[in-house]
Amino acid sequence: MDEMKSADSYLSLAQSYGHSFYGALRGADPARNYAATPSMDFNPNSRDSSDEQTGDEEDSYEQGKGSDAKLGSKKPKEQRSLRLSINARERRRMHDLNDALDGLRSVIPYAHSPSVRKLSKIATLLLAKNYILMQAQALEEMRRLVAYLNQGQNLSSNLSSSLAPFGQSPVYPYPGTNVPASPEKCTAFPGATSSLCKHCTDKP
DNA sequence: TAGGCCATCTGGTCCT
DNA sequence: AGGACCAGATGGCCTA
Repeated sequence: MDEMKSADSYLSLAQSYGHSFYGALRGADPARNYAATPSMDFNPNSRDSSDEQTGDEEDSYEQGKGSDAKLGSKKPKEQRSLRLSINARERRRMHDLNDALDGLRSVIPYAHSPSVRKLSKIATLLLAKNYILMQAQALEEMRRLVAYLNQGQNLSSNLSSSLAPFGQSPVYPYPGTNVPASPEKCTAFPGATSSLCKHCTDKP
């Protein structure tokens, strides 16, 4: 039952990455976002304009000492200019990557709040992966349920009236499992049914 | 203070 | 040749 394990692990990530996930009421760390190193004057509020003129003027790149193969045949000034350009491109690329991660964070369910620290990169990816697996499993459950209901409709009315309740039928969509029949909505994850959700099933 | 997380720089590699 | 992508190194910030 890898799927169930995945659904569980989706939720148990909160334990693995506890301080980053649902707790840590210490507030986001705005100063950290795209924070420039002391050697730079990168301005997080003006990303586009800053890309081509960060504080590399006094960065660690030593003029004339660059060993970059691409820079080897250029004059020191050109080398430095090219190096700055490459740095800016890489910075922009990483910012785009972080934007994408922010987009991912915005669509996976966890406590979005200014008072809760945002997910780390690795936590975001792991949570997203497990959320996808959980959603796929929920979809499969719904498909089975629909198939089950359709099958019931095709039977005669007296036969259908004698069908066991969902979850106790021999054709219950979870062969080999005894998942409780509770297709009601999950309170934590609206896309899922509560039988998939540890958050719900653990409730007293 | 150690460890986690992050942003940035850098050089290498691959692709167009 | 130039750009994209990647991984290693480095240093800063924050938390337990």
